[in-house]
Amino acid sequence: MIAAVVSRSATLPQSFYRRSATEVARDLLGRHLIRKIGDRRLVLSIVETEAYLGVGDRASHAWNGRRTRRNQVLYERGGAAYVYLIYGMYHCLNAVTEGGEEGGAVLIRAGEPLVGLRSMQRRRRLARRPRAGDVAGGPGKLCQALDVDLRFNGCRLDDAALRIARGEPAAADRVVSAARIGVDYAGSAASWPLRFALRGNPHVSKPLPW
DNA sequence: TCGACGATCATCT
DNA sequence: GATGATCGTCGAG
Repeated sequence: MIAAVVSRSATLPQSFYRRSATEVARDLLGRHLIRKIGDRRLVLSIVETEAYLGVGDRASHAWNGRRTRRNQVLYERGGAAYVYLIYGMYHCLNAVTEGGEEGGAVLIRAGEPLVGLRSMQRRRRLARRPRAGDVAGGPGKLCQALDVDLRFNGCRLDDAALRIARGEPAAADRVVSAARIGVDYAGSAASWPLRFALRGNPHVSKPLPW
């Protein structure tokens, strides 16, 4: 029993991320995102992700090889966190993938609270009985619940303060895919089925087509 | 329950 | 000067 718990909390190695963004996006479902604040621990099970393929993906911040101060982390080796501010008030957390040339990353869009629910509710300024998805059902909500902001940009995801652990990896038949959210500007790339979620999970950011 | 809308600012052009 | 990988609120039905 203890061995099982240890196994679930074992940090994913950096090699986990040195694969295509699409592979990593699927494989991150069911993994545990663990945030340590002081001696408190917050744990989410990842239930929704999106792959951004990098230089060849119009929806990606690395589209066409663009390099800016904001996105430079995308060109580091896989395994780092890419965090950016969106709409002036929310943050988005990504895992950088592959080896550093491609600019690929995986946006962590939603999580199911496992440990520290009350603390997350407080950070989200929620009432006593939140509905599924209120706490971390969206990239901005997730970062707010876990107190993730620009401080973590460039940090590796095996850091004590923010890491991703083995968790309960999802079986292939429990994973559904759909077009990504909020990338209408990206032409044909907008319809690529690079959004992944656990089938039927109520904590996702927006309903899936099935 | 749903669609429209505006907040707000680091970063980019 | 413009923009955005979002979210909460508000009004209509």
